[in-house]
Amino acid sequence: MTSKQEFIEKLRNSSLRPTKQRINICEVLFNRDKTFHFTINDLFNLIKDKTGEKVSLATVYNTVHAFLKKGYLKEIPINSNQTYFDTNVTDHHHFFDVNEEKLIDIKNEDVGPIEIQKSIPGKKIKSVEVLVKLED
Amino acid sequence: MTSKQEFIEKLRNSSLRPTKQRINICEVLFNRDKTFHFTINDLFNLIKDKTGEKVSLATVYNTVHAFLKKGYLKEIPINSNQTYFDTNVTDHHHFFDVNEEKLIDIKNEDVGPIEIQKSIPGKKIKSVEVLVKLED
DNA sequence: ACAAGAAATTAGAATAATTATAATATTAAA
DNA sequence: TTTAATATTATAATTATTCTAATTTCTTGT
Ligand SMILES: [Mn+2]
Ligand SMILES: [Mn+2]
Ligand SMILES: [Zn+2]
Ligand SMILES: [Zn+2]
Repeated sequence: MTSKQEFIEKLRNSSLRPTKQRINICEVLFNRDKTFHFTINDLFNLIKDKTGEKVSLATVYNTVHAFLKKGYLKEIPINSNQTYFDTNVTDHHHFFDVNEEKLIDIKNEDVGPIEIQKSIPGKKIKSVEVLVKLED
Repeated sequence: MTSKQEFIEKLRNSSLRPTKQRINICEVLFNRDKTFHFTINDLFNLIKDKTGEKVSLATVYNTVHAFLKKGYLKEIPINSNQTYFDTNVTDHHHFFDVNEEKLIDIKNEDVGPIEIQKSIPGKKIKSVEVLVKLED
């Protein structure tokens, strides 16, 4: 349970102006116990449902991208018609249920260490992600 | 170096009619030594370049999807504006160079075994893919 | 070889996610 | 309070992909 004030401070500290819209988006995204996987459309609808206030689709896109750049969200690579985002920005892995189109976290301790015995000269590793596709 | 005749037989055996367009697409996709990672647009342009014959974009989409369903191609999950496909349909992993927007195979022997110590009731594992993002 | 039916190709339209635009409103700082 | 910077918004533009429906090609049986 994070307070509105904390969101305002977090936004200010990130040089993002704490607008009503951004605070509402923070409430929906970060005021929860578990990690949250979502599409822009999911988020757009939840804002109306949970806060009762409408935020324009453009602002949802803008804010999600701003939060991505600040490192408060991350993008999950899956092939879907919509892009998936994650409030869990730590290095972790996923199940993707292809029937339900839902992402599920796999905790790091549930995956053995991943050893990559190959490297590309002049390039460094940015991230290592495992995606486990599930079906019925 | 695979011959045209072999492509024709392969198509017939898959109950896909060996049209001129499909054979050309086969030449571009499968007549190579190394694995080939591509987008629809890459392929569309290569067909013209390599065979001198034009194939409609709709047919490129249709054929890639047909080959996907037959298991001659696979889709690689990365977040990009375009979908990536792979002629290497074996279970394997990838580097994705985010600067050059290029996929590079990681051979299975270059990745230690991936142990997933979690399961979801009623769901079975369809695939396990590692994506290693690279940057300069 | 020919006819008939099935399947494939094609141009172009439709769809839908995302991004761009530019006018208006809000926020921060002086 | 004034002012400038920033944010929001409706709407238009862009673009990857899918759909449509007409035409063409392929296969099979005669
Ligand atoms: Mn898309
Ligand atoms: Mn995508
Ligand atoms: Zn996650
Ligand atoms: Zn590959």
